[in-house]
Amino acid sequence: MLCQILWGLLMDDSPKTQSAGRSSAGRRRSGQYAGKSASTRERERRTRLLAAGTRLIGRHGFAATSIDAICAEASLTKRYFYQAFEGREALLIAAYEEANRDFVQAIMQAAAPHLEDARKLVRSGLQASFGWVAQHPDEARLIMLEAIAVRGLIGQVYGERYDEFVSLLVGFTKPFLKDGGPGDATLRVMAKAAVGAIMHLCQGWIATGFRQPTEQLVDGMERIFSGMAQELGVRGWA
Amino acid sequence: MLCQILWGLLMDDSPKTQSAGRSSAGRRRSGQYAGKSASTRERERRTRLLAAGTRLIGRHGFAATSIDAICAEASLTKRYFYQAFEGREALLIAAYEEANRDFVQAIMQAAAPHLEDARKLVRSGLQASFGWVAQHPDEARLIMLEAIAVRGLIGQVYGERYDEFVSLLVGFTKPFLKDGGPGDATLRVMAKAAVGAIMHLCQGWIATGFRQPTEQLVDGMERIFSGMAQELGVRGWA
DNA sequence: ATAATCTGACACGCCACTGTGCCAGACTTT
DNA sequence: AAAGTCTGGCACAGTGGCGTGTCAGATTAT
Repeated sequence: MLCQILWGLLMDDSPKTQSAGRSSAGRRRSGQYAGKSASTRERERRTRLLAAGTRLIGRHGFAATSIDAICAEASLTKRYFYQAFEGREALLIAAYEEANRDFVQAIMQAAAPHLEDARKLVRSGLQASFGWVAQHPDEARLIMLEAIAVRGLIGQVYGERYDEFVSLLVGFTKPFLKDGGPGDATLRVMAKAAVGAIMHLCQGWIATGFRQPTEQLVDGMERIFSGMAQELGVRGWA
Repeated sequence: MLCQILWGLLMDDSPKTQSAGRSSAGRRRSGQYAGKSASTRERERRTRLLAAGTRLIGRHGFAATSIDAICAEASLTKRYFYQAFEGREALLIAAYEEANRDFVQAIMQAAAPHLEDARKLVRSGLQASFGWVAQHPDEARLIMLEAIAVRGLIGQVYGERYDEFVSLLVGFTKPFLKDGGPGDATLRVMAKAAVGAIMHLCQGWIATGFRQPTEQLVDGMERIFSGMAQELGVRGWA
């Protein structure tokens, strides 16, 4: 069960959200153009728009990013935008999904080698988290600041999407607990709170121009996880 | 030192941000109208606009709230809006300041009677936090979701404004520590993280319609604080 | 009473963005 | 070569909010 979730997060078997692309259903044409099939071209354009949108939103904010600007940044015209996305918010959501997947994958990859050693697991995970943010400031700003206020997205994220990540954290720690620890509800709240702590630190870090050294952030969060481990009575921690 | 900050937060000696109100400098008039002085009327209008803005932003989001709508909600005309605020964002910032002050005060008032007993202090503070959110959904949504993406505000908040609250938390815990505990930098990071954990839980709580019972949230956060206390070696905790 | 101010309502020009339509030229198939 | 499709650029009307201006009626001081 736990392995399935982990595998899913690592392998990116997401549904390749391409729903908005209306297949252009040409009748007697194979759709080849410039040596590429129609679907390939569509996908490439979508990718370029997504990258351009992420860059602009991350840099100037969602409110200040118009569809025209995104198209200019991607060197494409509005026609292709509406071919790939329902509207501005749809692009934001897609960009969120992609960046978030990348973020989680970075953490997973860093943590995967240390599944046996809880201490190393925590530290590597934290370093990967803050490291990713520093290396992807635009994406980080998008998923940690800009996407927060989007109604439809935020409900989903906090309600459902999140659950797999929380389940993963709970799944990681539960085997280490003596008598099963507190109830699942409390455990899940603690996991969410831990994620929130990291995200909040990242928000402040981003908003103040990454001035604080990464080490301080990692150290602080490590001590909080350490405290949680003690509180929960994780085997072989104290 | 600590007392000064606490007192400041409790007593609301804030600068009564009224900078935007241009005194109308009538020459030969006392400014009485409808039995009230000019400045009183101005303040009342500002208050009504602020309340209307908070309500609308909290309910429909900042992006969906126009100046016209705010004026309609407040039963005032645009003229008065621009008399009181520079623009839409200025109102949001003012609303944020006010709501946040109210939030912090609620926590302080609940925690104040238990300054000696760390356990009670934590629990009462947490109950007050989540309680305030549940009782002020519009204000909570504004300060926890809508205001996050506003550039000017967010930099200030995370960079400076925040520091007094963090200092307060650090000041609360430091006397309880044995050998001074970790460095101040780490301590501050931990305090910020704790605040972030609470805010994140609130965000999720708001976004999913307050479905989860308050008790679960309080319990989970209490255990995290408990872990931090153990980790830091707070006197008389374990 | 008269002049001066304040109030609330409306109207206007302005601007930026949206979403769609059109078209000439590049490219591919038959 | 001819017919058909794809591309990218532009133009257009429509929309909605913004910020300012005007003005009659209410209220107050002289």
